[in-house]
Amino acid sequence: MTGSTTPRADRVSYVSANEVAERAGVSRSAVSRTFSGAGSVAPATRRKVLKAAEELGYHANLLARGLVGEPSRIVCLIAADVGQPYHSAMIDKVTRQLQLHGKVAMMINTAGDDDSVSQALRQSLHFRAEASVVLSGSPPAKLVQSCLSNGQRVVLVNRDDDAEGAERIRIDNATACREALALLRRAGCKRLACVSSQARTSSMTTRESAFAAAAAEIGVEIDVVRVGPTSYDTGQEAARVLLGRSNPPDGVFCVTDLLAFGFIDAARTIFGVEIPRDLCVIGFDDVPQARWSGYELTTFRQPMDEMVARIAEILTSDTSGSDSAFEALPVWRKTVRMG
Amino acid sequence: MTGSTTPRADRVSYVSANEVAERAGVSRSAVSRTFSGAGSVAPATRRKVLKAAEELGYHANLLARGLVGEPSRIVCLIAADVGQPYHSAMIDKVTRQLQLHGKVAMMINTAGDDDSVSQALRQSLHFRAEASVVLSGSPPAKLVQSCLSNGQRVVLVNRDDDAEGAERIRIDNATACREALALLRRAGCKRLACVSSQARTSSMTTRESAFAAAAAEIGVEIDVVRVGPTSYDTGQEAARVLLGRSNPPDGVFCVTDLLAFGFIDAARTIFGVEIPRDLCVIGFDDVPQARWSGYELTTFRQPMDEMVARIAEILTSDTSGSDSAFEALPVWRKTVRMG
DNA sequence: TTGTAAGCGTTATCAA
DNA sequence: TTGATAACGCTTACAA
Repeated sequence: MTGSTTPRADRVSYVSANEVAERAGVSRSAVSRTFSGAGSVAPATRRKVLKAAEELGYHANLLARGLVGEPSRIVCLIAADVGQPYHSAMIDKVTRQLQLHGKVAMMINTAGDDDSVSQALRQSLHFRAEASVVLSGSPPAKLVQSCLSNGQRVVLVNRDDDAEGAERIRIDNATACREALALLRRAGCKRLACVSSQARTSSMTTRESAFAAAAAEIGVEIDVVRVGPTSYDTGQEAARVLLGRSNPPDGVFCVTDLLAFGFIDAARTIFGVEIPRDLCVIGFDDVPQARWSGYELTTFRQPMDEMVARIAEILTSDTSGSDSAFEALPVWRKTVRMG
Repeated sequence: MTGSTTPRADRVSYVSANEVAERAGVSRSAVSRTFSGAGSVAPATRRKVLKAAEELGYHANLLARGLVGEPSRIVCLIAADVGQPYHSAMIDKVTRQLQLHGKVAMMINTAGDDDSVSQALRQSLHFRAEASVVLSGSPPAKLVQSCLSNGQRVVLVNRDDDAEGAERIRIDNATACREALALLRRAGCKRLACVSSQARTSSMTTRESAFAAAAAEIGVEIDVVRVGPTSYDTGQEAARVLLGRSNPPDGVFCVTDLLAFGFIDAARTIFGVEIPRDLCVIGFDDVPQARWSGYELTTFRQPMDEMVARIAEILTSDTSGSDSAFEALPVWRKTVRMG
């Protein structure tokens, strides 16, 4: 790295409504009224105020506005693994949707463990956020209560929590996973396996157990491998483990697209298997890469737009303890033979 | 979607330092001192305050604190295309780094056009952010001035701007792109092309022109194709155009990894070319997918950790108009033949 | 339609 | 070490 700097100009403080008022020759309240939209103000005064504000470079202080009791317009977004496709897609949509509703996202990047989620929720409280949207980790019920009792909205996305009074948004993993099994069976797969993650989030565990349960019902036994976190590398490692066996599976359900990509790549590169001829693979989430022609992954699509729309709805409505479930729909691409 | 809700409990307002003081039997100032860390407070008082705060569920109001002149701890992050690998990786690192320094990111998702960047910067002003970090779009110099003159830091990441007084972080695209050309030549490529994007951001244009200039210097002519935005699909379309010609290129520089992925997939799927035997491809950014074994893309790595560290340094230092350039280093993988 | 004045939850200053 | 008191920038009765 190369660089250059020059000494910094002195910090100047923001211009206040008072100064604008003075310059415009009106009262502070007139300024307030022009910018907040409440109350009435004569067109002439309004013009004077606007002119003065422009000249002075005035920007209303939302912090102060929030202090008086107005909603802060801040919504806290609590997420981990922001770099991963699923999370970043979600964040993209949520932030946009919030802005559409005149709110702004305060993003807190947690490590995913419950302690940092607690910290995040505390930040949310400190900044008097109107709401907290939890995309990762599972916050302690007590802290959620604290947010709730302070008038915050708390939206839990795909988390399994006992937090009373929080709003829940989740996709119906169980149904989708049963369907995954059916898809593989219909494709004629005999030896089934499930590639999961060591991360014990509710999505991971319910997907894996629903798949296993569905298999048990029809009397077939499946392997479940968990060799690392929810990542591409873990998918690869799982392929090494499963396909290295004397009796490798011919149908694999990966609880996440990312795992599936790793699995597919290792299967092709290391074991030379052809997909879907020798091996069928199903993923989950339908991240953008799933449609790349290097994969064309058959997977399940989370109706993200609808979920995000529902979040916005919750934030602007007046209910509590709502519970919305969304269906994940299969996206047929090319990693499973047609039945 | 299915759902259920119950009517919502009444909004209760936050507990204030006053209430804590009352319950603890001390003054408001004692409470302030306990939580702000400034001034001295007797251990016994401190205990009483902490106890009362705990019982009441007190959370210091950072909005009010910011009002008195304390830094707001808010840093505005202005980005577009948050779902794309490069951007999300950056956001992941920046948010984490900010939190390490006790700050919090307010994320503004812009459409990338200058008007929404202006809006974003205005938000930043409204919330009295300590700084704005611009990852997308190019803000009007005048607005940057406004931020600056209000005591904000403005950090421009990989943007080409005339904004006086802002801090600049950029990678040296030109050098890397000359090297990309050298790599392809050394691999024996004769017919060279550059796949770029219709997005005219400074990164896109300088990468493309530096590559072209380097080629011109040694007297070789190159094709430049721009058939869409910076996306996977555009990469595919570029492959259709370039490889469909009677005299297709055998060495291609894609100004972005995402373009390269699309290009590679289309080259393999549609034209059946083998990489790197028939065709060498180079990308730029080294996003996580570049190391996936389906691609193993030779590309240039932006030293993101160092760039982000530099951002943090800027936010906590006291200079203005600094300009830091970082080198992008080649990452040899398998889409270019060894020379 | 306008201005005056009170109040929001902090921190900083100053006396005690 | 403590507690009053005065800001900070805004909104909102209430009065003019």
